[in-house]
Amino acid sequence: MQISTKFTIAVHLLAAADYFGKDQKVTSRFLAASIGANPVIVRNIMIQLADAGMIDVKRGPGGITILRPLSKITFLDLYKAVETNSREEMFRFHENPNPSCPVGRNIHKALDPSLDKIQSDFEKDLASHTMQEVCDAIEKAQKDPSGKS
Amino acid sequence: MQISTKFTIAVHLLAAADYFGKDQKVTSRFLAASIGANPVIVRNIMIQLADAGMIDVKRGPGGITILRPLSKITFLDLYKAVETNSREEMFRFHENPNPSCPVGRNIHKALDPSLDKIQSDFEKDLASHTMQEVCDAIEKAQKDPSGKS
DNA sequence: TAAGATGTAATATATAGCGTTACATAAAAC
DNA sequence: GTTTTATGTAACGCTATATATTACATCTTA
Repeated sequence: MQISTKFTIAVHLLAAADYFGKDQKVTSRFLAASIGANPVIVRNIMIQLADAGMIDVKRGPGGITILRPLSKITFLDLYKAVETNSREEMFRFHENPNPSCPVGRNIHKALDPSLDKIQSDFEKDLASHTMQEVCDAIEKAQKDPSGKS
Repeated sequence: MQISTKFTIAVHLLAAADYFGKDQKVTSRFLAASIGANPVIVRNIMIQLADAGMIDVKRGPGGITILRPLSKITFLDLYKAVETNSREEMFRFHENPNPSCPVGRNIHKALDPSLDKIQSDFEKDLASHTMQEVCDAIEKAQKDPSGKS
């Protein structure tokens, strides 16, 4: 089980848009250079973040604008906006437990509540982190480069 | 991000081994019939659980034996035994952030602590559930079929 | 030695992630 | 209104993973 790079790319994208947005035009090519990924990858993520109402994407002149305060953009928002299977269950269940077996007949009833709880706890955890903390950490690391890269 | 069916199959496998183990020989074919999956799939999971020290698998006569009390087999144990990428990071990070960009240079330092915390919280959550609760729930559902399947 | 089960290799299919090229489309700027 | 600049998007290609299946080697008991 892994979360795709789209998630960290989305974080990077927003952090860069916040960091550079006041001074310069933030385009997919600019972002792709900072992120180290293909501009098309970046554009697709831009679309997903725009669909989720987090950013505005301009076509002609290019450039994106963040529409929400950073403290109101949680990791859960990004996860749901960007991750392919975020609308489905976190745990995939084998599809054909045998209904004529006492275990097969009851395994769903016995397992589902626990799995649902684990998933909802995970999502709560994601929701407790915001872009604000990431951008603050970047500013801090930039001013105080104590831990060399 | 999804956890493969191997996880729920492993739970089902152990639950069935516990339920039927006293009365009959629990073989891969028997388990495959209850689970509704191919015997080879089941055998491969049996191997992984045996490697993790949870069950003993006999070759000639066939059949498996659970080696640990159910209350000492957590979902985290199963997850680590069975899930392909369980030893790696939960969040995949884009690999080439630009070191000559202030954001690219510091994104790891800014993000990693949060991601590590989310992952370790998730694992703690997995560790808080055990096979005991699953087997208890199956026994209960079997005796009291109030919610029909 | 025969039987029954596991161990394991080889193969097949479907899906997802990531990358790349190419081109259509929109909007600003001159 | 044409040019420029970016975005929108389709079309491939490659790799990895999940799941299933067939076939056969191997082990162990009876």
